[in-house]
Amino acid sequence: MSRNAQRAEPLPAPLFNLPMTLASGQVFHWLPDGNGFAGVIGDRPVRVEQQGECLWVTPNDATTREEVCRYFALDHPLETIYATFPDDPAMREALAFCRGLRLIRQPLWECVATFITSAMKQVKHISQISHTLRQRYGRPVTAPWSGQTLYAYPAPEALAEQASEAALRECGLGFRAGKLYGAAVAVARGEVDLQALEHEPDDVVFKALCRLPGVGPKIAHCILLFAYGRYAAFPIDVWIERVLRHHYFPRRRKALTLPQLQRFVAQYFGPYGGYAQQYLFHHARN
DNA sequence: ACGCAGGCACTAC
DNA sequence: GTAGTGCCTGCG
Repeated sequence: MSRNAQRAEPLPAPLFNLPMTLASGQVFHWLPDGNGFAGVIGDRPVRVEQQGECLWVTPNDATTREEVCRYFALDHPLETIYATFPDDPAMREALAFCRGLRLIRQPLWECVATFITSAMKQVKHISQISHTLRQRYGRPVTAPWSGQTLYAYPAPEALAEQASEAALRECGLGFRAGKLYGAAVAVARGEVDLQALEHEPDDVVFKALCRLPGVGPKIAHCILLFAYGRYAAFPIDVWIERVLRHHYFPRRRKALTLPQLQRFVAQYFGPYGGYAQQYLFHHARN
């Protein structure tokens, strides 16, 4: 295939639902742009638009296409993953509703920071905070298709050196300001090496992440799932907890504790429990 | 009987 | 959601 022919073509994206993937509470900075979405992957401005099983990417160079493919996990074998899901009514319904929803591969720090700011917040507010942080501390990049300025997520060093807990409060973080600032400082100092953790087993990564201020079990599992590609990780928030109790432990006298639920989901949902969780989560919220 | 581990509720952030 | 506080319970 000639270079020109390839550049003119959209990315094949069978069994993919872009709007649903972007609306499922994984990432919070993409903005609607015509019939597509505009955002930043790492520090690369990108516009994506889905038409059937095709994904139109702008700019459409080889590197960007590769980044988009990786970011949206177009290589995940969804049918194979679905085959590992337990066969029960709740899971069947969620799967029917969410087909094509993919687990995005997020940059490490961006994921850590975003989820620290997400504690007890609505999607709308998380999104607003993300944009404010980007505008004030992130690197500006120009979108080649429109000339508009977009912003990369601020690096931990940028927050540690240019911001302060007080300054972050001004971004609408509330009590999360101290947590995010503390985490940025810890990562900037190398007290927690996010990159190096990629080679460690799940439990080691989990414990290391929990050392960061503002990161507890739920957020650590989100980071494991959305940034480290540990698909057995199963974040349990109030929505999922409700789903689990309702569908798997109906009218049970004494409620199960979080650790008990965590043990249950680990063995019941298996190696792609995180995928199952995301489907149950998104379905429950819609 | 006394005391420390850890399970659990409560609350400020 | 996280994290620090304080009380209750159980085993030794």
